[in-house]
Amino acid sequence: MKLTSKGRYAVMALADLARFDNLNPVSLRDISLRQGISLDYLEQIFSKLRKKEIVQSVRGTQGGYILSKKAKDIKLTNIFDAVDEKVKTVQCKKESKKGCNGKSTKCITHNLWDELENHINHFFEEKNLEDLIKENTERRI
Amino acid sequence: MKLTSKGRYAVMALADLARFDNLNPVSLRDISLRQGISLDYLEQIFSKLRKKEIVQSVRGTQGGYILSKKAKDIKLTNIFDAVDEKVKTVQCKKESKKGCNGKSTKCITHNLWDELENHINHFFEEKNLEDLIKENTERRI
DNA sequence: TATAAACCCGACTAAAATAGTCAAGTATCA
DNA sequence: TGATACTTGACTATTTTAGTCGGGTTTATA
Ligand code: FES
Ligand code: FES
Repeated sequence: MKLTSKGRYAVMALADLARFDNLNPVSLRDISLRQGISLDYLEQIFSKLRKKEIVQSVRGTQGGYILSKKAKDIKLTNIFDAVDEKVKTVQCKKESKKGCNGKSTKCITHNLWDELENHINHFFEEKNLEDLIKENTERRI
Repeated sequence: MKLTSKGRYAVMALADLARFDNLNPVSLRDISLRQGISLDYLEQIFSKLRKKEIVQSVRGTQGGYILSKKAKDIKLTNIFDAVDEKVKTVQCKKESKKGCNGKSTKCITHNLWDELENHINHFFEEKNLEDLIKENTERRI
């Protein structure tokens, strides 16, 4: 059960952006350098973030990205959703009445995993970008 | 971020075992049939569970496995630990002072992921096998 | 005492997912 | 007009997962 780089990078990059976009757009090259993330990979990620309107792009020289909303209004849920980082604990299709074992009822652990999924998603629902950068600047990291 | 089959199967199989081991050991063949899990794969999983003393084996005809402890005393944490299903959210080595970006300080999201890890582990720490089968027999699944 | 049921063990492999890379563009500013 | 930076889609290498396979050993029971 692990977090993928895509999800981790998306949050890292946005946290970086939230900190530096006060005046000008921030280029991916800068983020790449500061956070140590491959530029090409960042481009893929930001393409998704833009489509979900989490960031806006500014093309041309001195271009880059800026947040579309206030940091406070960007929840981790939104970010993960944008980059398709899903929390998946059950094996069956949720809508279906069938179980993961192919039988006609849900398996004995189904409800457990469903609870787990809610538990995790709750965390993402509660945290937003502002929380994240606040915590960090307090600790001077 | 998803749960692997290994972890899911381990819990499924033990839940099955907890329900049926009242008198006699339960064979993996039975579990395999009831839960729809590959027999060979179950053997790998039970080998680990046995080494961590979650189950005991009974060899020979009519053999199988029984729980080593009461269902109540087997937490999900113990099960996941036994089969090496780890919750991994940070990318860096925790002990090291270095960050995941190769720099000398932890990255801006490190604390967040650490919190997340604790949040998830807390769930596994709270649930035990007995809870699991109770819930299910109540609902008559 | 032969047989079959079941555990035991290690090596191997196919498939899927992840984490990128690469190439060829377009927009904009100085 | 050059440099910077976003845009897009395809491609690929690596890693992880989820098994499979082939050989054991132990033990109840017919
Ligand atoms: S996880 Fe949904 S039925 Fe098993
Ligand atoms: S996850 Fe630990 S430093 Fe980035």
